[in-house]
Amino acid sequence: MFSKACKYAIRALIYLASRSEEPEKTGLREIAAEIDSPEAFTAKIMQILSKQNLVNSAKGPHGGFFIDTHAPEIKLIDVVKAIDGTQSIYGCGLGLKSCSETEPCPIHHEFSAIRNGLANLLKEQTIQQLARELKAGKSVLKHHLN
Amino acid sequence: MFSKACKYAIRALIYLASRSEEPEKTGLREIAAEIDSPEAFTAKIMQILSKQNLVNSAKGPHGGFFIDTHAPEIKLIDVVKAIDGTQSIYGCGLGLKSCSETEPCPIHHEFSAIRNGLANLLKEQTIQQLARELKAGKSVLKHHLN
DNA sequence: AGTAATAAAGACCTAATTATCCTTTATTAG
DNA sequence: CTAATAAAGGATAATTAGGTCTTTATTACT
Ligand code: FES
Ligand code: FES
Repeated sequence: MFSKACKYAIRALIYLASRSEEPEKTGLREIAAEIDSPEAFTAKIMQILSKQNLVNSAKGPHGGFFIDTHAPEIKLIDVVKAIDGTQSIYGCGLGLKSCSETEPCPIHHEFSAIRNGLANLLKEQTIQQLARELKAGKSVLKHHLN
Repeated sequence: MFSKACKYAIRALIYLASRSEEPEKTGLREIAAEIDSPEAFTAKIMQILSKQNLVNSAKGPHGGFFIDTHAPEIKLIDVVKAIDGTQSIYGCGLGLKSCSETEPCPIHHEFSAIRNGLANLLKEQTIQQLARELKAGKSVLKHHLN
């Protein structure tokens, strides 16, 4: 569905948002530990998110990543587009060159309904909203099994 | 969503089914041409489908692939499972080790609804049914743009 | 000024997926 | 029996995704 990078990105952002009233920034190491992702790879992803202005960063001691609490909330679709591009959301389910209403693939009708449902979910849900539910203990960002 | 191999597999099977009242078998070359897929790669995929008994094959002159018209119709989910496995259908949308109702990821609730919709689609739709719509001119298996 | 902490950037590596090629085996027509 | 045909199978190449490492830039604290 989404690439691993994209999944890590969403988890990282939700974690960041979940502690964004803290004035302290959050370091890479902590993020990776809390979402159970490979540190160096997560760094790459954070770089992309930072360049796309989905997250802010500060170098140096006590530096780290943070989300601007005054900026508008981040929609999931913005994250997916930044990491995976649009093809994953709007492409044909059977791999035709494009999804087309006039030259539809055999599953177009049913599939596009589902895909639109997914796209709507991504447009409606925000990182911050999911972060609030996380803080309320309604969800988790990793499974510890050992 | 699905791997390329899986998309080719579904397209190939639909094409095969669409001409399965023809007693003649269909060669690899024709299949690949009709669904616009790389020939050798398609051969590999057909091998898998053949081993999983989703398709039959015959060697030699006038050989090729065919679908047993007396066997029960092939559900899309059987194809997806054969090529991509089950994780793509049942895994957590944010990449947690497993999708769990009791330890849900932040998007579990909304996402699993959509994923179940997709799973239902795959369970309900059959290759043969889609092939009939293809023959009725309601859909296409490739786009020619040149 | 000097040092430690931290993200940014780029080079690099590894694994999986996608794709091609070539040889072997089975089948059929003649 | 032979030649032609077509799938099966194995080896390998190319591409993409996933992941690591090293160096550089920036900042805070002494
Ligand atoms: S054409 Fe395949 S999903 Fe729309
Ligand atoms: S736990 Fe993530 S989708 Fe169910």
